[in-house]
Amino acid sequence: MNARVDDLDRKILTELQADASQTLDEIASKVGSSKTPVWNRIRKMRETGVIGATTVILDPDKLGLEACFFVLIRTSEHEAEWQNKFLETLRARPEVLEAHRLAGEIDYILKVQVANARAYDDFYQALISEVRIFNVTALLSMERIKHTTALPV
Amino acid sequence: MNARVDDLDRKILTELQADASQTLDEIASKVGSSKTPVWNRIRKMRETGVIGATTVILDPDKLGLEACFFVLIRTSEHEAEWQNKFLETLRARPEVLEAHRLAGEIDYILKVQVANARAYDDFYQALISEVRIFNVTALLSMERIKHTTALPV
DNA sequence: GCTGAAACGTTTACTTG
DNA sequence: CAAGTAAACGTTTCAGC
Repeated sequence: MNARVDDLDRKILTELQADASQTLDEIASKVGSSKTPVWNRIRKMRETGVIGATTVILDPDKLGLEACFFVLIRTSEHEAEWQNKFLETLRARPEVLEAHRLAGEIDYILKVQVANARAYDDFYQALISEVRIFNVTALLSMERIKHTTALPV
Repeated sequence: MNARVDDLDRKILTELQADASQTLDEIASKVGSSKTPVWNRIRKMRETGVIGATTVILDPDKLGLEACFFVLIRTSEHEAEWQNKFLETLRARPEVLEAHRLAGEIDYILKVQVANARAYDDFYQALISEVRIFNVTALLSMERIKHTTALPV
């Protein structure tokens, strides 16, 4: 399930990740090609799913979402029913930006972006009232040192 | 530093986060307004930095980046010089997608996206050879349950 | 601050080298 | 497989309300 992507494709992806609002002509000249081949490659990568959504990056602070928590979760439940309920809860909560099931002692990690500690506690209370959780550790971010959506292509 | 954003602005942001390649007409009709006011609001939000870069979301699996690690770091060093070196190292490494300085016992958390465990180890060895680190725990993601760049506006 | 329309630029598809 | 081209479409600006 690993798409064939050549060197020119990678250059195009780098440009799109840096700024997807560039015109085809700009991208073409930066990657050393011309409009038509660049356009065809982008279309193909969209079709194969290498390129997904085009989106816009917002500033959380300017929108009053000043608190970012990483939440480490251990649970004693490992049944399918419990897991489904847990996943549904996470997917339904827009403040959960990321959720991963982990290998090892800690079962899940969440990234939660909220207005303040109070808003995090509201989320936390809602979560533990919906699903049984054994142990939760919340790590509060003091400073976002680096933040990128750009994969190393 | 908290921008004034009204209800119509929030609707526009929701649309842009969902799909920034929509035309102004599409966005305008979805949010119940028309082209010009939507365009003026988008421009203002770009100027004030509420809206940042337009980008494209790539599929890490399709690009062969199949391993995602969350790295918990404790250090005994808290001098400015050490910290600068550490930050520079992280910023220079494209596999580090996210890095936060934390409150509490754990000093830093990183999100690292690489091809495989071997590539993670290369990163880890490079990191500890460049800066003194007291304790590192790597959490390997088995499954990405949720992943969004969309903030809850 | 909105509407509508006109000017301008970009995308897309197709034809040709 | 690339370049050129032209029609379709989208964006941006501006005058009038």
